Amino acid sequence: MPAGNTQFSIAVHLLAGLGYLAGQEITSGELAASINTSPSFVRRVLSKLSKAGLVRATPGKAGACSLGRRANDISLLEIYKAVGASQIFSIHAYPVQKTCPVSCSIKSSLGKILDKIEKTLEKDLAKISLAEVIADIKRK
Amino acid sequence: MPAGNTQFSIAVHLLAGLGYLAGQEITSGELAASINTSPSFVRRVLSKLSKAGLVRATPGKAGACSLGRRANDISLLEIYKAVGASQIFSIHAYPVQKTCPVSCSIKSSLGKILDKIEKTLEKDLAKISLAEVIADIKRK
DNA sequence: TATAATGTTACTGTTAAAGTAACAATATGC
DNA sequence: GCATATTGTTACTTTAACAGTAACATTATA
Repeated sequence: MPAGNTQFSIAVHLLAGLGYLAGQEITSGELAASINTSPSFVRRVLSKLSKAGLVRATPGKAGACSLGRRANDISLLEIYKAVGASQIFSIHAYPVQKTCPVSCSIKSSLGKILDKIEKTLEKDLAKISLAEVIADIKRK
Repeated sequence: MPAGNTQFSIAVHLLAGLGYLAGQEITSGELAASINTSPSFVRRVLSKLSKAGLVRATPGKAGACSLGRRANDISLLEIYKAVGASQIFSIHAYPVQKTCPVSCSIKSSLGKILDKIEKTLEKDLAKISLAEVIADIKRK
């Protein structure tokens, strides 16, 4: 269980599970058991998804979770953003050395390039819907 | 400072510096001063770049570093790989819950998709050369 | 009102990476 | 040859993000 964007893959897992049930409700405890982790952690991720509207959760006794929207209308990008995945590229934050032209402009020059690449990646993520993931799971 | 692919941006910074000098040699100590960090750290990154052939370093007294290849022939992807940047997406490694179909196939289903996206990103990185970064720096 | 769920917060442990220092290897020049 | 200044490597320390956990607040149901 290393570093990285594990939360993103967990979120997809959770949502795929919810989508698999096609509207049927399920509790965070059951989901946690399915993923093999603690209910607390699942709830924390679910909470983010809930705020993003991807999950509909009803509190109180007999509360439960279900997909907040049709799986067709949920893109991987939305999931990615919902869990607040960190930036792919991060630029070092050393203080600028004024006498060095590279030091002075590397941040803006490289940043511009990386932003564009990140945008492309987001566009790719936006193209893929949760429904595709679920379909692939059902295929097996 | 925090986590992330800082080494990648540092590597680009170093290489841009070397490219900016157009063949002129420079020591790791001077580079470190320019980046505002310790020579040790710079050397560790330089060492990786050197092994990848992106930097030519001569050891011994009066040793120094220079660009190993023309900036035009160095892509950001090479730099990215040279510093051994971690995978962008990582999938959670919980044990599979055999009774859950989602748990059983999420890893392969999602993995397939993310691999494809990562490939696209690499293709984008491959398109950009160090020379472009340097040109942008000189423009200012 | 008891209960069972979500939602939130705070705490702990673990891990990866930054940062540092020390040392080995190497070549130069006297 | 020997002192020296560099690269190259290794080991250690520190730091920060995140997984993981537990406890508690909130909410609605019966």
